[in-house]
Amino acid sequence: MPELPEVETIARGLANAVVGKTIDSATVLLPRVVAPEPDRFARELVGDRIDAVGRRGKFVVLSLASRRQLVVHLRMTGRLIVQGAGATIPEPYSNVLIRFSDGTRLCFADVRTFGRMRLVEPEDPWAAEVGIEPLSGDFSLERFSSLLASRTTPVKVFLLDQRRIAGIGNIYACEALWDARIRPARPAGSLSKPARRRLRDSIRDVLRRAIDMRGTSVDDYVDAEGLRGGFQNVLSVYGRDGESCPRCTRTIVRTVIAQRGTWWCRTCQS
DNA sequence: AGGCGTACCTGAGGGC
DNA sequence: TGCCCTCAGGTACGCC
Repeated sequence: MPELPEVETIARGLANAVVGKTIDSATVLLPRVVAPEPDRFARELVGDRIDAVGRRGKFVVLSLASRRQLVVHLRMTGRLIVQGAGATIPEPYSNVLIRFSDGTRLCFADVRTFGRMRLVEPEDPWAAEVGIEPLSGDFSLERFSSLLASRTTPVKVFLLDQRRIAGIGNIYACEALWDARIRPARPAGSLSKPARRRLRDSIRDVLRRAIDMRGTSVDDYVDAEGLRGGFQNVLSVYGRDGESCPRCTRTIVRTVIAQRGTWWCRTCQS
């Protein structure tokens, strides 16, 4: 489900809703989605306080007063939903419930149960393997070029590799490649300098515009308040096979690259 | 090292 | 109506 813009939107909503709140209790309804093991997970959280909520790649990071972090990956269909004190029924498919001392609660829900929630110690280097943040100042043309150098994998597969650049998923990979007029199957290392510059700029532009519109709700994505995003209304190619390319009017196609649906224009992406 | 296929899950939607 | 197939915003793992 969520890629960088959706995770950013969720994190901002959560920051508004839960920062400063103290955890009264935690209930694990599906043991395999948490770490450490459920009893310890629940016990350790009690009495701790949410100090901040942020994002790293596609991870939502809740920083606790104990300096530990609650690190959440939503995978395909995970949701983090805050409910008011009056709520009686948890968000459907809830796997973890975290209750706060003011009566509100945070539901970690996931139909497909791929999402994970991990309580990590202050010194845990979990983010070391996560790639560069594409919206940070570090994501320069030079840095992007060195990451791409000599890679033979299709540039679209490269964009999805979270160890290189963090936060891009299938929707924004397709959209950024279309915006930069680059064919998704091109070997990553084969891009000219102008193409690399276009792609870097397109990645940043597409992600920023999507954040401004609170993400893309193709199917079931909602933010922490349960609200849908708006970027699905302005997608150029994703999911639009058979429709007309917004730039050249030729027909958008869907092909498969690395087992993932890939939408692009054969005419203006080369 | 890196690239590829498969596994993990449930539900929605299309074809027949 | 219902059955069967494919597909889905993601990553981890094992194999070559």
